[in-house]
Amino acid sequence: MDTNDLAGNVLDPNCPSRVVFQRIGDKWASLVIQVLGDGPVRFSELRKMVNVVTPKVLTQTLRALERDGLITRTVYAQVPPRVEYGLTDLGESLLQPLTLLRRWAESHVPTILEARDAYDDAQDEALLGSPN
Amino acid sequence: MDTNDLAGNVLDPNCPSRVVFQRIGDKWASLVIQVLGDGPVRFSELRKMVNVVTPKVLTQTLRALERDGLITRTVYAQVPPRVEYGLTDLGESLLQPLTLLRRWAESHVPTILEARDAYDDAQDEALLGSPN
DNA sequence: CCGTATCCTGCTTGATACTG
DNA sequence: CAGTATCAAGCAGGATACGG
Repeated sequence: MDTNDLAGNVLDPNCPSRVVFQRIGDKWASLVIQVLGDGPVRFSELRKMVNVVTPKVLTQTLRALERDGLITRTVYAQVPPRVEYGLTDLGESLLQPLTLLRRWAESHVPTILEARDAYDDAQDEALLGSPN
Repeated sequence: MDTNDLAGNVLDPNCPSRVVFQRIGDKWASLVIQVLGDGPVRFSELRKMVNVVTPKVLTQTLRALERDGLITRTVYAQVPPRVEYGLTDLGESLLQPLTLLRRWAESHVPTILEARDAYDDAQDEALLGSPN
């Protein structure tokens, strides 16, 4: 039944849909996904590209994404070891909404920053006006 | 200059673009925005719709969104007090990418959940296979 | 090279109680 | 009605060091 209980879904913080939003908001997950959009990357490469994240945190991020079926982890039986991460089809399909969001972000962030300044200034003035 | 340093931007966790991603991932912010998409709502209504969030947390969320210029806060000088929250133009413009993301979420969440089960099962078996 | 183990800190979330 | 104040708890993120 395709009732419009979509709204009801979104409002429920326990709704599984929220796992996606949480991934997006995750500090590294969305970055990793977008990096992998250009093709498979090794662990150490990923570390460098994603601006020196500690191995523990990167591993956590990667495992979570792998568990969600968004990325693949391929181990090559070599010495020294070599592990490559890449997007699954599911992961690739996320690329588009992600890119759209990124474009929105990049074009509107200046406005947001201005709004913040204005808001903070207004707060300061209000405090000066009634210090007591 | 519209070089393709977009990639460079995304990889920088300090890039202001990330504030948007953080709002999306915020537990309540994206919910509030989508609720307000249907028109202005009062504080108490918001509390009920968004599944009993504590007033403190809701206020925090609302203030942050207001500071970012995404929502407006209108106080009606009445007794009892009445405060309505609504989307700004900026906030409305966020609705579209947000909806797209939500649609992706709702259509792919089952797959993600399956992937998780499969992953967890594989982990369990691996542990059973080599308990030592 | 690719991680894991341990410890630690700050922020987010929440419960509870109170005010204009 | 629409918040604020205070306190407490959990957990994501990180520094550092070590292992396969």
